[in-house]
Amino acid sequence: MVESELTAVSIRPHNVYTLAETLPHRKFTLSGSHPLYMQVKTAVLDRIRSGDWPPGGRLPSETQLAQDFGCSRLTVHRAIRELAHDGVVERRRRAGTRVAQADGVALEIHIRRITQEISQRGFAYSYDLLNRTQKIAPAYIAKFFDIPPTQKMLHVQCRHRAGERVFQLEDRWINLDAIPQAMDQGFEHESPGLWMLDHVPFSRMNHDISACIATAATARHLQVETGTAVLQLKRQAEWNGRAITCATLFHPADLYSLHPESRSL
Amino acid sequence: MVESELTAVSIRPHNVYTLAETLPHRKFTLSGSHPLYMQVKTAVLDRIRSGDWPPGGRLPSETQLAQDFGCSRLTVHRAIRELAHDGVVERRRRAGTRVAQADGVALEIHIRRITQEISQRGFAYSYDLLNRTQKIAPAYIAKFFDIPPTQKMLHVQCRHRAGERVFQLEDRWINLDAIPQAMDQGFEHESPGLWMLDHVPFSRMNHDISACIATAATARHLQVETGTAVLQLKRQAEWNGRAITCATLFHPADLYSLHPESRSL
DNA sequence: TAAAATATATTGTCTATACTTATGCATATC
DNA sequence: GATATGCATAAGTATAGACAATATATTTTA
Repeated sequence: MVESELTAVSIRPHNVYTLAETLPHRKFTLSGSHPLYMQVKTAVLDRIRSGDWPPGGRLPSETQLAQDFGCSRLTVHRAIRELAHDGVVERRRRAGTRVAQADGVALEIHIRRITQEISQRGFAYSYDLLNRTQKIAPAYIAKFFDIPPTQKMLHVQCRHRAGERVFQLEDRWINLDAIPQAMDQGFEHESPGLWMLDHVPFSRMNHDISACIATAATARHLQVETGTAVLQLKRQAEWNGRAITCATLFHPADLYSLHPESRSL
Repeated sequence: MVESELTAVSIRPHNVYTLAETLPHRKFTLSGSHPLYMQVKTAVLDRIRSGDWPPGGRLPSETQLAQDFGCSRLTVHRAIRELAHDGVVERRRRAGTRVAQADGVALEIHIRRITQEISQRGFAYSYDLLNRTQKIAPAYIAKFFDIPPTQKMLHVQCRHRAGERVFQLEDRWINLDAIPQAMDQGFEHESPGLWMLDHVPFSRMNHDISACIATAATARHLQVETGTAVLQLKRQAEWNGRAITCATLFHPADLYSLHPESRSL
């Protein structure tokens, strides 16, 4: 019988994994520490990270691992399933589980509501409305919303401040056809972004994160010099396949940067 | 007995959920469509998104849901567990499951290896090395690596091109103490970033995404005008708590932006 | 009344068992 | 040799039953 290099490695006289030793006959009394599937997960992860199971290499089957670890297959399954979800391994029926090639990095950004974002930095939050008008949207906006270019939409411009500085300039279009309630909102004291977060459901959001330099108008609103660096976040929200709103959020680059976390573990 | 507003809502004469109707006596023959736990997941999600179960509101217990759906508790458990993982709901033992407040957005960015990133855009990838020297690192770098400021490190600057344009400028420091093999690499034909991705394991990465404007030197390397917008990605990698490498990656803003996906569903 | 003990409900984990589905591999057929 | 067929294997899904952990609710006690 031909075993893969990995399977061969994993077969050892008695208990391959420290795990099995900590669980005499199991019955998940455990050492009060982590749940079993977690232990399996980290045990497998350790093997992968140590280079013991190289990228592209095959892991033992769930059944085999269950034997080695001295636990049920479902427990192993859950551990490996989560590793697969995190992109650490790839699985295919019959073909087995292989260590994923590091084809890149998966990052996760948590963008909290801006009031929190600001107060967490130790600044006082304040808000001011620059502009709120119903008007015909420019062609590219109308096209995005799939709306006849004759129909009026709501356009709001406002600012979020951290202390004295402008933290974010919000430039938003709202589809009044989809969100007629927005008509009744003045947005004098709360930004349309925050209002929508609480009052409008959405099923999908598209984002685009990029850099730009402050044009004269943008610089004036942001209270920075023309030509300074700006982090720009475009955000589009849909509800049931229908475009609800799109916004461009401008941040002075010296005030704001994104700190994503690597997934996996 | 006092039922929560939600539990009350969920109790209806016969089968609350379409699911139960599609599964007469189940035995998971299913309509060939999605697995049961997925159906439960989307059914619950639909309720939440429809506003039927508002943020902060309590969901029926797993046992209750299992009855309503006509499936086992474990199936419901898996569905809800995944929703919790995605941040849609929050769970606590005994206290039950509640719909999470929309406190913000979770985004996921997949950064593939840069060769793919470029060829996927339909450009020819090419690479050139600008600089490769061993030298004393500036104080802030030495401090980050927790290394005496007298020790030499490897500093590499190189470029990734998409067609004629410079797509990314890579400016990297490597801890030779941790990765002595890097000494043998000339990096004439492969960037240190790509080489490390394939040959060096890492346990953790920190990122920082921000905007800047091109200084004279950066602009020359990027082949853009001084003062144009640049998307800047700082990346630090660790292995077992030890800093291995840190890099700053510069992208002309007109060539590159990030397109994260919203998690959940 | 306040604190402590107890009960209870709800999620979390685990096992054993079974069936389903995809697919690599070998064999048979054309 | 090319193609079709069947088999075996490994992951995927599902169930029932059990126990664990833990917060909340209730009752008892000081």
